[in-house]
Amino acid sequence: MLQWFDQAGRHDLPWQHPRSAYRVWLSEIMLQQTQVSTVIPYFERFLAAFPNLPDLAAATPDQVSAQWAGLGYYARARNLHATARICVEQHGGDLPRDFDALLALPGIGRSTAGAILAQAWGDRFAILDGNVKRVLARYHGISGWPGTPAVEKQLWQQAQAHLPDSRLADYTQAQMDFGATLCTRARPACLVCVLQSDCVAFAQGRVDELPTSKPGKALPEREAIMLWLEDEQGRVLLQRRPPTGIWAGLWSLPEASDEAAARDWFDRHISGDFASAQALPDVPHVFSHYKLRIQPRRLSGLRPRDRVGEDNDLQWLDREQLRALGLPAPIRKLLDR
DNA sequence: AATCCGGGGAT
DNA sequence: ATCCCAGGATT
Repeated sequence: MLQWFDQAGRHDLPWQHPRSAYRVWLSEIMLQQTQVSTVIPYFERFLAAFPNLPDLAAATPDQVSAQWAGLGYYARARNLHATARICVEQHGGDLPRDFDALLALPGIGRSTAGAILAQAWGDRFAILDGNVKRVLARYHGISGWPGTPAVEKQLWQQAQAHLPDSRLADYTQAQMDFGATLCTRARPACLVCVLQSDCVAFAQGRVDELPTSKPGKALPEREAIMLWLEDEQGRVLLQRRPPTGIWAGLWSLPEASDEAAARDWFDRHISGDFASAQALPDVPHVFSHYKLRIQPRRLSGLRPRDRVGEDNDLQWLDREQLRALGLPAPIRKLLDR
């Protein structure tokens, strides 16, 4: 990791030159849940307004607030200011070089305390931010959403276990750079990754599914039967959906809420034997407000009843016409198989 | 264990 | 539109 960092890490971030506890602390607070590119201009303006910790402590809440405006999570600014004043009163005007003392300050948790000690002083403490969580979850093949205590505990354990004996500031920065630029959330650069040979997720082909994403609210589940009906020329029967509701006005496969309704619809529109329909594997689809389990039924070599040809909302279409159409994604996916 | 805080980037 | 981001505090 250190070797990779020397060659490919970020060495020119504003808080790296010069490196001081105050600047590291300020950057760590600003970077909580906020991306580097967003923070940089705020960091520079803030530092110009309050060059050192006593300056910040002496400022009014309004002055601090003015510098923070636009960054979000405004409790961070209030805590920052409060911490500056505590440091002036209790720690001689600087941040304490002590884990528990840092942890006791408002706005500083376990990861930020570790980051300050490692970056400012080279002390041997682990961090666990979004980058480190992602790298460790993949490297060790740790499943489960990192927001749960059990998973977070494992990740902290690994973060602690990997700590080197020297170059802690560089190592800390290396992990974050690694996660931010190489082991990224989407499309990580596994092919050039120096950890590839030992990465469990890579070996198991699970890179894309780790770390496990946050579980969304449980969506209600509905099911629908969709009829994939082909005539003797291989044309597919499509039905225009009602003007309101899901996929309003789009062409889709004829749909029924259950098996009986499907048979009933089939017998009214098609001449053929519905009992010989082939059940294809379910196609799951997620909307914003519910999950739909599509149960496809396929029949081919059908002969349409006369009425079908006259119905404006019901049409037999060949492959080429289908491609030009604009089907709902799961329907297109189903027909493309 | 869940929820809140928040603007913004990436997809 | 959705997920996530150098998390921590509160409930």
